[in-house]
Amino acid sequence: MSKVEAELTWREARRQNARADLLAAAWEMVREGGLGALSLRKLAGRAGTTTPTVYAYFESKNAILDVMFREGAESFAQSNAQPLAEGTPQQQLLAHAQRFASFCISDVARYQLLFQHSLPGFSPSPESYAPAVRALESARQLIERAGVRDPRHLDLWTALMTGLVDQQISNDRGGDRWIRLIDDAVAMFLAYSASEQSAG
Amino acid sequence: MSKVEAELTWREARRQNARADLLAAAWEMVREGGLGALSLRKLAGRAGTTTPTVYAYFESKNAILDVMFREGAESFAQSNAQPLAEGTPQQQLLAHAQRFASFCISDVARYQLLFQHSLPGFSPSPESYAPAVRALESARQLIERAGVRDPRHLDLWTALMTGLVDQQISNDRGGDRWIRLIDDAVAMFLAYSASEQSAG
DNA sequence: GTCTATAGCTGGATAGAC
DNA sequence: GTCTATCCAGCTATAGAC
Repeated sequence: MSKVEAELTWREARRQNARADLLAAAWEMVREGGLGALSLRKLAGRAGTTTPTVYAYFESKNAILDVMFREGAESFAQSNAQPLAEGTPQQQLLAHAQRFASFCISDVARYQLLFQHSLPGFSPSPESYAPAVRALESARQLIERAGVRDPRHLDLWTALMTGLVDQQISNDRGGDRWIRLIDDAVAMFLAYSASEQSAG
Repeated sequence: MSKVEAELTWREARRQNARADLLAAAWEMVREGGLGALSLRKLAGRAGTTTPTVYAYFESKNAILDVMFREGAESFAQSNAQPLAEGTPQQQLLAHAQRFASFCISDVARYQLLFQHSLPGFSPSPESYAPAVRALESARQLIERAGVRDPRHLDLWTALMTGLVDQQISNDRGGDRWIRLIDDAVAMFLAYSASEQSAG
C-alpha cells in the first residue's frame, strides 16, 4: 500500500467515524424524544459540533433518516435471520412472534421509523427499503411452514402481531400487559387456522 | 323575553355559529392533511378570517384540539349507544366490531385524534375524555355479555381490533383488505375464548 | 472541514388601531 | 370583533471566513 493510499483510507476512516458519531447521536435523540424530536441543531449540539458540519456528512435531514431506516431494516433482517430453536413449526412460529415483539419493544423509535409511516415528508429510498422487504418475506415463509397457506390468514396474522405491539407501546410502555399475551395469540391463531384448513 | 335578553341570545348564537365554522374548517384540514396539518394561519385563511379572530373564539390551538377530541368522543359514544340488531351475544359482538371498524375507517383523522396519542404537547382535558371512557366501558360490557370474562382476553380483543384497523389505515386506505377479515377475526376470537372458558 | 452568521420559512400567540 | 403588523421561537439549509 502506497503512502498516498494509506492517507486516503485513513481519511476515509475518519470520515466514517464522524458519520457514525452523528448517527449514534441521532438514535439517542429519537429514543429519548420520539422521531419528531430529531432536529439538526440539537443533533449537532449533542455531537459536539454545528449544523454546517452535519451537512458536510449528510446532504439533508432526510438523508440521515434514510440511513437510520436502512440500519433499522438491517437489524430487523439480522434478527429474523437468526436460527430459531428446534421444534414443531407451531413452536417456531411462537418463537418467531416473540422475537418480533422483542425487536419492536426494545427500540420504539426504530419500530415507528420502520413500521409506522408517520414522518411527513419522509419515505425511505428503495435501497434502504430492500432489507425490510427481505426480512418480511422470510417471515412469510416461516408462517407458511407452520401450515398457514391462505393469504387472508397471513393478513390476519400481521394484524394480530402489530395490534399487540401497538397496544403495548401505546398503553403500557415498559410493561408487559399485551406482550405476555403472545402465547395466547399464537395458540388462538393456529387453532383457527387449522380448523379452517380442515373445513375449507 | 325582554329586548335585552333577545339581543344577548342572538349574539350568543352568532358566536356559536362562528365557532362552529372554525371547527368545521379545522376538521376539513385534518381530514385532508392529517392531524399535523392543522395550523392556525391556514385554519383562519380557510375560514375566511385571520389568526387574531381565531383567538377571539379559542384561547389556544390546544383548546381547538380539545373541542375536536370532545366532538369525536361524543360521536363515538353515540355510535356505540345505537342498539344492535337482535341475535346471540356472539352475533352482537360481530356487529359491534363491524360498527367500530366503520367508525374508525370513516374518519381517519378522528381515529388518530381519539385512539393514537400522537400529537406532541396535546392531551385532552378530563371533560373531553369522559365520553370516550364511557363508550369504552359500554363496549366492555357487551364483550362480557358475549361470554368473555378473562380480562386478558379483553386485552387480546382490543389488540385484535385495533390491529385490523391500523393495518387497514396504514397499508390499504380506502380498500377493505383487512376490514373484510373481521368475520374471521371475531370467529377466531370467540372460538378461542370459549375453549379457554371450558378448559380453565 | 469547521466555524460564525444568517437567510428564509413556518409555527403559535399578541399589540394596538379601528 | 376584526383587522394589520409584529414578536419570538423553532426549523432546514447555506454563504463565506478561516
